[in-house]
Amino acid sequence: MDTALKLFVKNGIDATSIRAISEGANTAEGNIYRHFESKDDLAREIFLDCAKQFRAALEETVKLDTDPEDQIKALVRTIFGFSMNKQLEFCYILIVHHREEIITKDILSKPLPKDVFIEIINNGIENGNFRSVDPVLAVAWIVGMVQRSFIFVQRKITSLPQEVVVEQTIDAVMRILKN
Amino acid sequence: MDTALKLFVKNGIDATSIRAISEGANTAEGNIYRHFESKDDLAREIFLDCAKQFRAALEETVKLDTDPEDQIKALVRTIFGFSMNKQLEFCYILIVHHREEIITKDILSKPLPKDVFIEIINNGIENGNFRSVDPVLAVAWIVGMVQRSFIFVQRKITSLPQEVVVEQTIDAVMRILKN
Amino acid sequence: MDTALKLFVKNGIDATSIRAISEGANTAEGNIYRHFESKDDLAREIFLDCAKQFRAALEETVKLDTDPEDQIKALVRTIFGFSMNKQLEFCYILIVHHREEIITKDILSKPLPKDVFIEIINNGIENGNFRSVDPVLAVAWIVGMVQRSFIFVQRKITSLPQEVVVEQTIDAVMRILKN
Amino acid sequence: MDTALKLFVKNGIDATSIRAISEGANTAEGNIYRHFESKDDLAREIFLDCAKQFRAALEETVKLDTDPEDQIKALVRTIFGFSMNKQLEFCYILIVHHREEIITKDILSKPLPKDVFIEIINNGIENGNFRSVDPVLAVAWIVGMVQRSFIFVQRKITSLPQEVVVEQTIDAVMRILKN
DNA sequence: CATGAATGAGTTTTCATTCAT
DNA sequence: AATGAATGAAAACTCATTCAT
Repeated sequence: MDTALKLFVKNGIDATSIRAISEGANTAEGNIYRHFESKDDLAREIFLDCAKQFRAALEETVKLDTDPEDQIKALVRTIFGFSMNKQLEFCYILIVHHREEIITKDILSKPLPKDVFIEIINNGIENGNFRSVDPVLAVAWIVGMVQRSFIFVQRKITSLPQEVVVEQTIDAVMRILKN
Repeated sequence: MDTALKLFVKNGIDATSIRAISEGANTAEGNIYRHFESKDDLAREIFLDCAKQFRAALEETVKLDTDPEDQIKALVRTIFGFSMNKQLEFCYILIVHHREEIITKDILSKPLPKDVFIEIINNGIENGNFRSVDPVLAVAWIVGMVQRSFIFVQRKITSLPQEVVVEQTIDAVMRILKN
Repeated sequence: MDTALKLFVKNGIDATSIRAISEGANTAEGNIYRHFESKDDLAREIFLDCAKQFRAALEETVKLDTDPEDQIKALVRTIFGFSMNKQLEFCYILIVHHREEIITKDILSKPLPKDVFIEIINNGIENGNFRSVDPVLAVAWIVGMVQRSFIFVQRKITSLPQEVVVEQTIDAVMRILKN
Repeated sequence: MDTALKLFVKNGIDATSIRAISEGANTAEGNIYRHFESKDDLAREIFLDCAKQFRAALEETVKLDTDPEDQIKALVRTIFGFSMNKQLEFCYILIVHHREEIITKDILSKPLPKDVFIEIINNGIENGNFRSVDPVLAVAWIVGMVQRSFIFVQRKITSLPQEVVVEQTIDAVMRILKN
């Protein structure tokens, strides 16, 4: 799974052959099929693993604060943190999450990270922390901002240091949410 | 190229065979190779075409205003408009723009859409329209917000009507840029 | 199809690889898939071809006589004739006709050779040519006798010349059918 | 062996993997190789077992009568009986008996069921019970009739009850053998 | 110019068999 | 004796690309 994750992110899933994975993992092609039903199944298991880690990080984060504003800030920080510490896992989630052959509908039936955000934003609006905004749309903005910022950092399109990007993005998110 | 665009967006480039394209276009496989050197070349030509349309729309927009604030607003409106009117083209750009076998470096050497934004934001900061913010980072935010909002609308994750999403997103962008 | 037929009969369908067929036919493996969807499809097309020939021979035969007794005799003679002149085709029909992955139900919905027999035997019983016997069962007997006799001749289990086997089998069939 | 027999008859030998057998038998793949040299060896042992049972039933039957006519009748009855009581074993014999990789020549050197028939028919001809007919050919007819009738019953091509089929087939056999 | 058959290398997948535990 | 992971050869099938017509 480690080797596959590495190759999937580097070259894309379609361009990664089972042979390449087996060679990278110092095992035989056939052996991969003892552990995974198919290439799609392997890709799915890796996703499940990555998603689990990501979700755990987010849930852990939410618990630490009670104030919606702090929660959102912490959440954004966590996502950036995850995207740097678990770069492969984060990229893989971005790559694979909309491929329906791999991420079947039953898998996506679980509550998604965006649902965590929505709940907090709703709380924040009720408590008067945030202005009245469509929470779903707000999540779209936040997720988009974070994701794109991460890509700009990763591809060195901006030369700003990581921490500055994080802090500024958090600031920008707050400008959007607060009155 | 029309057929290929349709299939590339629907099933992905790798999962689309030359055969499928030729059948969809009511022509023979060999004939495609008369017009394009390879499948990658076909994908590239389609990208060039889509990118040209997109760029033209953006450039057209910028000319109409001189005030940076109005320009940014118009730009966001244009991107949303393009994403709805030219959905296939917009999706295709998103799908293909980071695939290096297809979008070779010489292609990306031309000024990109984001450069249009950067220039305007720089102007805006100089003129005191916008707060002092890293323009590259700001573009990352704006592009991310717009792109993600478009996806949320397209996949019906939000039920807000298109125009509301556009206006609210423009408002949010302004909150980020202005003091 | 000729090569495949030869190899299927000689070694069995499962033990015949597409590669072996392509080599025997002096073509490339991939080319076989241009003409047939799958190995099963190839096997099916060959069956359809063989069955068509067999059916044509039987139908031709039935037309030549009107007397049920003569018709049955001619039919048996035809089957033996077909089994010798079109040995591969006949063997292939025997090999493949009960493999459901290949001979799908819709194929078998057409009237089968046994139906030709049943009709004639029914006629014969009505006209008083044959004793009162269950026609379906009678066909089972006749088909079984002919098929097994053919195998005994082919595998040289009996040393009787072909024509003697035919005539004696016809005689035996008549003993079963007539009073 | 039980599991293998079941799967071999149901799906065919080639389409049955050692893995499927081991799973069906609640044991490990490797363990099968502790008891059988190879898959072919397993198939052979099963055949030997089935053939032994079949032969025993036939030999038992022959002993009970001395009159050739009664012996043939009893034999046919026994085959039908075996085919119903030991359906898997009977089908397996039909499936495998002509596969030379499995049923090697040394195995077939033992006297075969058909030899039992031949001897009795020869006796019957000498004693004047049967008309003068080639005994080998007669066996071909009888075996073919019985086998095909069994198939017609098993596949429900005829709706006649089993006992009627048996009695009528015996009657038909007698018509062939007697003057 | 257009066609589509042909090529052949590459892909996913299967499976009998081996072997360390 | 039993297990089941590992092997590797071979199978079915795909497809970008070529080329004779």
